[in-house]
Amino acid sequence: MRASITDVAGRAGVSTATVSRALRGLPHVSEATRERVLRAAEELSYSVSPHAAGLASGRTGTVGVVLPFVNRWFYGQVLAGIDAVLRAHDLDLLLHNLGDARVHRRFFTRMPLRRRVDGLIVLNLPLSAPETEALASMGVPVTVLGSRIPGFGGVCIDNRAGAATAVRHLINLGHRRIGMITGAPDDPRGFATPIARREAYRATLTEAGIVPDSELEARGHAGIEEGAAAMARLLSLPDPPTAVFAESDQMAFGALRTLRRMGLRAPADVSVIGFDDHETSELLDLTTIGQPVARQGELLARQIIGALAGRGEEPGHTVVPTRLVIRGTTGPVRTARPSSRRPPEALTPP
Amino acid sequence: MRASITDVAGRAGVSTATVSRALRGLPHVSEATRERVLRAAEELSYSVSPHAAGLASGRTGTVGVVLPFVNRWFYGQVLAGIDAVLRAHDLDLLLHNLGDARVHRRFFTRMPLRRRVDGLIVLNLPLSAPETEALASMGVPVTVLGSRIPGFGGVCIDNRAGAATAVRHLINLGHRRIGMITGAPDDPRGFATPIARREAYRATLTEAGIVPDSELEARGHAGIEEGAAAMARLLSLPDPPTAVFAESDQMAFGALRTLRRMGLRAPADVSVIGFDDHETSELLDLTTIGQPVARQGELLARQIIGALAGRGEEPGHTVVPTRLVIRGTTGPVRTARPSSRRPPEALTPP
DNA sequence: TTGTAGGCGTTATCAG
DNA sequence: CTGATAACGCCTACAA
Repeated sequence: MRASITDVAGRAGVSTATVSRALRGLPHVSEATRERVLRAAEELSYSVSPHAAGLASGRTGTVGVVLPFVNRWFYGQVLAGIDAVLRAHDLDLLLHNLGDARVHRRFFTRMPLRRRVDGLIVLNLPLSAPETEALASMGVPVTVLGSRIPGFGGVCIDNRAGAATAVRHLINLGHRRIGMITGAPDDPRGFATPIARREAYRATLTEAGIVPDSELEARGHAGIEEGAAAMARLLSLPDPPTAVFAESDQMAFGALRTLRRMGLRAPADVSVIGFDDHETSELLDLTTIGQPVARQGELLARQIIGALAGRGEEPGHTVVPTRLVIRGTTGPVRTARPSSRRPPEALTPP
Repeated sequence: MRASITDVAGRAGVSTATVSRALRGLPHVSEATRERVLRAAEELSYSVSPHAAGLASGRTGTVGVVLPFVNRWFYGQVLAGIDAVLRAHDLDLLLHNLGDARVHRRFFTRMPLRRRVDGLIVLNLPLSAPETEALASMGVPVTVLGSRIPGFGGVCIDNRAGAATAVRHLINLGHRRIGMITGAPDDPRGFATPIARREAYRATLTEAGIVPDSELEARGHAGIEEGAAAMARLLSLPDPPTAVFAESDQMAFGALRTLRRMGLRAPADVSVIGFDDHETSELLDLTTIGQPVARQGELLARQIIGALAGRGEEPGHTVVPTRLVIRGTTGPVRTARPSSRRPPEALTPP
């Protein structure tokens, strides 16, 4: 059987209360006693039972992370950031992947993390009012990535600003016919990011005196394949765009693949800009809007830790900056503007 | 205050024991009683305290996952596989990232997961004898990815076979001067994968009557940058390789980047083959050795679940197959074999 | 089928 | 500075 606090107490010749204090580094324990306790614990290779400790103290030493995907670059980076900070504070990380909408619903009806965590980090999940309410009812600090919710801490980027910068970059290069490859702004769950980026796209065009053309918005779910298909659709238009803003780098990758397969090149034939600065983007020389991903994870974890230690102040909200990363897939619009019926030779590689 | 089992018992007019049984779906509870209990619990929005339950039962309902990186494609995929299976069995997933060697050491001296988990999944970590011992002493089923350890369950691919296939593919294409970009076979921790792949590389060359040339082994730590640097070194040799086997797709990406920057092309100038079938590999048209990554995660989780339910049989070990994925970066060796001093025109793009 | 009661291993509150 | 001791919330023989 595993040694318990009573065993340690016996061996050290003190009470269990003293063992508890000594082991947790609390004050009011003489150095000599502490020494003795530590040695006894060592000799018995004692370790506290998290359950017993949790039951008695009400704390769990665990932070929950809820996210929609574990197998995407973005979330891996965020997770790494969170993990680093949590680890430094000796907090465990309980991962809860919400995959599809069914699991998502189930999570909010059953609240499986209730009483399991001291704090909760929610990554990029759209939260309905009752869902927000449910989280709040857990009675632990909550911090969310990607949206601003009263009562919760938060970290996000300014999607509108980032998308606007992307589109403006294209406009500055002389493009007027600018398409967008958009993720799933129509997903019933209502993810905020696709919506914000698309709206900024439209608004920026309008500001520049360009009338948004809904034909130039190609939709698909996030993913390389979907990005590729979307680009194919854009290119098949009678008057295709000369530049394309993809909602994410992943979708931009697909777009680039389509271009290459059709014998076209970026930016010679079509300029392409993405969003995220994915690790592969540099490799593909993709112009994009960069955001500090792991950093956001760190900030989220820090907020939770602050709230845990904190004096119940209203949780803060941090907006982290994005930046335009100019690489090789965007360039000036062709000076010889193609007619609406693009000459066939433009479709073959130079 | 949160409702406890006593409250539910009171409201349902039964004892706490009955509540416990009813809620866990145990037999020997009349349908009527169960109904009543369920309703009472619902009305009080009761949820069991995992701590109290754990303390009393000794079970945690949690499986620990220990891994060296969270922010790499490979581990994200594995994690997704694990998560799917665990979730289906209502088990929580406690993530423990071991990052650098310091954290790694600390983990094994303090055993922070002791008593926190019902089972443990270890991903690709090299385990010394005492470390293995320490894990075994946790008294829960352990399953490891990437190595075979007596007493533990395991899942792995045949790295030697995979690497041999890669090298043989190059040999079949007529290459004789074949380089390898290798990860960190010299890491003091002794990761198994790099070692196995490098040894298979050498052995396969030897079998084909080619004498391995240590000059053709370029080392670096895993990563795109390192792969790029390694390729640069290979190309600067007086007699550079005509084909290169990269330990991982990531490193192969770096290699491709170097080629492109130097105005060379694969496979026209140098053939490149990787290992993993990373999601980006298709995009880059990289020939590679594919392995079912998420699948391995599922298998690991299933092993743990089997052990949890199991009758203490010796845990099994599963080897999953790899396969050669031929894409566009490998091709026949140039028939006009370049002299050891490669003509400068070959260095400019066609 | 249901109830009783002891115990799980700590923490925290009081005294001393 | 240290020691009793009452929670903490649930599970599980055992008894009824």
